[in-house]
Amino acid sequence: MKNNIKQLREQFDLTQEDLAKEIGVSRQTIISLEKERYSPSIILAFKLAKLFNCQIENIFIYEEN
Amino acid sequence: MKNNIKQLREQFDLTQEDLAKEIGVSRQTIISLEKERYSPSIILAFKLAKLFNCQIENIFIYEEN
DNA sequence: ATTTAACGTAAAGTGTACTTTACATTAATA
DNA sequence: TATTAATGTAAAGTACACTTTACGTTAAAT
Repeated sequence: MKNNIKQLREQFDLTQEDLAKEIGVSRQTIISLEKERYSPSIILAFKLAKLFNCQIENIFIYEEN
Repeated sequence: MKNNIKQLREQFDLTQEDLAKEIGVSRQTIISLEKERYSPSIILAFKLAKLFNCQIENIFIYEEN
């Protein structure tokens, strides 16, 4: 599961901590997501999509298998 | 988190077990999702979207708070 | 040279998505 | 009425998303 969180976050001029607070998760969660250490819950994906004003599919790129 | 899984599954003429096998989860997972007992991982959401040939946002309806 | 903001790592703990097993219920069909 | 397919419930276990804490690194600003 790839994602554009870092680029989007920078486009919106947010620090990792800003973003974490905006969507109500820890900074660690943002770091781990940007480093693609795990894929998020769908709830977190929806929160990011809402904040970045786009579709989940524009943030996360699903790779089969 | 609401969803249309049951309706979509029936449109595609699949049993819960069929659907479970198609996307590689247990039947219990399908039951729990249809009963909206929990919200899925984004990976599961992507698998469903692919199978049903639509966007995640067309299957799952995010309600804030 | 020191401080500070932003980013990063590591590791242990908690909550929850998902599995597994076993059994109950309903409706259709022989 | 007995069988079978599909759906459901309950409960214990496993995997992993996410938190918390504590500390390290880098670059910019004072």
